[in-house]
Amino acid sequence: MALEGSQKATNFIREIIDEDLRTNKYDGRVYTRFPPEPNGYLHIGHAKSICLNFGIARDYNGLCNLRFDDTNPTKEEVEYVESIKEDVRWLGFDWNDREYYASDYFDQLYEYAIQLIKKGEAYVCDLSADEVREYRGTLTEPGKESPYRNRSDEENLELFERMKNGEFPDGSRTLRAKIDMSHPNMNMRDPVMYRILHASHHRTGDKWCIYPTYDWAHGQSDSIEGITHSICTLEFADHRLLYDWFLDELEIYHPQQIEFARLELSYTVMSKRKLLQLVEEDYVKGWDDPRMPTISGLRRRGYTPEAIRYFADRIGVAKRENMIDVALLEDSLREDLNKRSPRVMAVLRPLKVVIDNYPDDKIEELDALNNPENPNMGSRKIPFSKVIYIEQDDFREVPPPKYFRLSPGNEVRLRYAYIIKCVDVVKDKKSGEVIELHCTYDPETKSGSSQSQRKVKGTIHWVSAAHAVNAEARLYDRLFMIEDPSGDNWRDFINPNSLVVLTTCKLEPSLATAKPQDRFQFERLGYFCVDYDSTPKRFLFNRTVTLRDTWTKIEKAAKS
RNA sequence: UGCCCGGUGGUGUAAUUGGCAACACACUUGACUCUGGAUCAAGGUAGUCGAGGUUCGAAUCCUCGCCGGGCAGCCA
Repeated sequence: MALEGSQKATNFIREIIDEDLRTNKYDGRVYTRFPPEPNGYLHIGHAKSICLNFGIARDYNGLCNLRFDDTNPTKEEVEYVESIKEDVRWLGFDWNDREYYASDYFDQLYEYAIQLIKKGEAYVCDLSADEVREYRGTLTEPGKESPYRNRSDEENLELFERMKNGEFPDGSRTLRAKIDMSHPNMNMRDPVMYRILHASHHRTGDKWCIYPTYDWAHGQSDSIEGITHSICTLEFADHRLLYDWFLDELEIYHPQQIEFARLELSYTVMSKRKLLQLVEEDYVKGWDDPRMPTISGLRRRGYTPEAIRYFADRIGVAKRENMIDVALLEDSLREDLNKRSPRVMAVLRPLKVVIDNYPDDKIEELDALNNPENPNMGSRKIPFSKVIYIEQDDFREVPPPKYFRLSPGNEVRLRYAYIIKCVDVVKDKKSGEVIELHCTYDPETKSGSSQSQRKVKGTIHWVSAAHAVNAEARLYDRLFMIEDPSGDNWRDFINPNSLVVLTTCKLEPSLATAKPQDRFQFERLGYFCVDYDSTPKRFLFNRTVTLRDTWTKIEKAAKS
């Protein structure tokens, strides 16, 4: 794929791996994992992590596991594991049979916990959640030791087993690591390893009523799988000390955790909580609404996996927080779509044009290139007749400076057809709105004919009225009006015009057979794809992204 | 106020690990064009958070500051 490999992507993580390879730290192995929690849909930020982890495995002849971090049955659901698998696969990555779950290791984790109890390094604590918080101390003050901290190993073993057997109610006890209540790193102040949760788990059912916490499960899962480089986001950096502590105390294989900065994208939100709120509060129509930064949303919008991977390569990986301009995402998309999309003519906001001097019943079949940049994509015929539609934007009764399109007395070229001249404007008597144009055409100027090489400034797209296919187009724009809508009042910045629906679009007839997810470039307008909900009766197109639009810039500049 | 992590143009990421700050996006201008697209060409924008120090030489090393972020879930 042309988009990939065009950038030699190196970063601090690859440098660490190079060094580990050089010193033979892991016998030449490179083994990563992508560990989503199945409690929501994947978004573009996860795509960065997926491309990082799977990309490293690919480039170093290593492996990357897909591992669901399913240690909290109260939040996780199978629906999410299915969507996650679909998204990772769609992005173009394959974990073969290495589909793992933290819950696969619950038995092993239980055994490990017993080992720690026997070493005197874990204990059953009867403090309530509130009490644990009080005893923990604050950022600046040390905590106090739990009164249950010095139980005998026998008592701990017995109580822990009874916890597992379901003899105690939720929240009544926990298993905690015995480390240091005055440690400057809060994670080391006797962190909870197990909590009691009488909840049934999507994989283990009712087998367990105690569940391991993230800190207790993650590192040991990495170890069991033989991961070499456990790559996670910055907020886990403080946990690395604990990650190392567990592995060292257990004296088991020790992977290394490396943290990088998560992706932030301008004009959108990335937190699962806010994404969920957008869905639940009906700002969007679902997780796969094309305005959502979710993988499923981008897919429905018409993004290609290649574009997303290319984007991931281009943004790099580092430890400083960053805010990537959506323009880079859109540029990555256009780069890909420009090469692969067949071009087609479609009129979004139709304006009727009658060509007065064109014979009433004549129909010509004109040749149009499917992609002028790639002759291999062939050509097609498009019908031309006396009555056509053009874009309302392509006519101005009073043309502004540098306006190259149609206006009274002025000429434009109809793409792949003739040069026409506007001779009359018909307006609605009440509203004064322009409802129809009368033009004449110059028969000497037919496209492809060598007779006339007459040039005009503008070329516009059109669709023959009698042959047009009706369609609905959904024009999407950024979801937020400001670059950084983080903060509590983020809802105030939701773009009210993030979706504009046009129901009277006219398409050239070749589009009649388009199927959901088919992608096209509507000439001069942008890239569009057929929506999943499209039916022959109600033909639906999503605008994936507009073409670069220098005219809008010129116009804006003129106004200011 | 404890601990951890960061600070290079408008935005990201680089800099052969101490050798005269590069690439991409964005922006501006022009060429070309039957897509105001694509393409091509040109251009502006940082002396690398600050102050000291080491050195022939510092974005890279040292010291002291300043600024931003994270951590007090039985969430991950």
